[in-house]
Amino acid sequence: MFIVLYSQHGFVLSDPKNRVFLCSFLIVISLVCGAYLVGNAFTTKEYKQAKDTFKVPFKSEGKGNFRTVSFKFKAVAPRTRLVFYNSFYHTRIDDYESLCGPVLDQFQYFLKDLVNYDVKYQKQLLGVSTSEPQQKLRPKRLVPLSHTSEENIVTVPTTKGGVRRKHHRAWTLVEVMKLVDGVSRCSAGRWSEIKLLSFSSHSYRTSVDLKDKWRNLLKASFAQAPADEGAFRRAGYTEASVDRVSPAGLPPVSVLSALVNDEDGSMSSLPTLTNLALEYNFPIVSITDLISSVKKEKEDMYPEME
DNA sequence: TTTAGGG
DNA sequence: CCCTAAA
Repeated sequence: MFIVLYSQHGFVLSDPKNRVFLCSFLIVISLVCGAYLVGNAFTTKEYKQAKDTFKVPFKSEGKGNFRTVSFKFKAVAPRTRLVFYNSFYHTRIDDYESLCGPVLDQFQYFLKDLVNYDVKYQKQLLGVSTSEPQQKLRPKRLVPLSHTSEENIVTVPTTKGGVRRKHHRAWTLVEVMKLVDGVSRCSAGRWSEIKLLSFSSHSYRTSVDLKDKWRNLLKASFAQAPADEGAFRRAGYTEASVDRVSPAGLPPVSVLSALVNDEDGSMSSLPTLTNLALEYNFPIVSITDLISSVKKEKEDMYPEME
């Protein structure tokens, strides 16, 4: 069975002994639904252990490439949840309901000790198979987590030693689009208003949920940009125009046009444009301004990142 | 009650 | 997603 990964998908592992496991999976990022995909799948353990993540950088060539991945983790709780998360959705242009994403397949986990044992065992016995260890070594299949309702409540230990219930419901693409639409007409911050306008039918999404999701989307939009010089690899007009709308949570689409002179069709000079701006009272922004403004936004969001 | 932020 | 200080 394979899983098309959009938003996130979790598995629950029960191990009262909190042992160390080795996990492996296959990730395919290809032409699912005919869309070009950028993979950003990673796994994480539940909640406060979210720092313990395992990223799988993978860029699709649209040719059905895949790679296998394995990593080690410790079942720190009797119930450990493994989550595969992908923050970037893709849809068919002609069908917004069709979600596209990285494909996970052949997901399995082994008890680490048994894996080591397996290597030694096979080296020593050169393929002489005994059914006994093979039996132990058979990888376990994890039970997929229901995305829909009550089963998705997990108890989380608090710092004070108590427990609380964490109810999880994955955001659908449609919901994300409604959110983006709501923010674009009401502006961010007016969450209760957006809730009323766009989410009155979704009883489980509170205004606070909308706020949280928007914060995450914003963070994801920054994370998507290359680390070095930001998205302004060339400081080009095309890059600049697109990278202005992405942080706003809008699709990376913009209209780029040039002002030309009546006489010969040549591009208007800056002095000409400045006069025009003064006459009609519109602002002029340079690409340099855009770069520094984006840098400032990043600094405001991530003060620790220089 | 609603928001903004930290957890 | 939860919790809570502030407004």
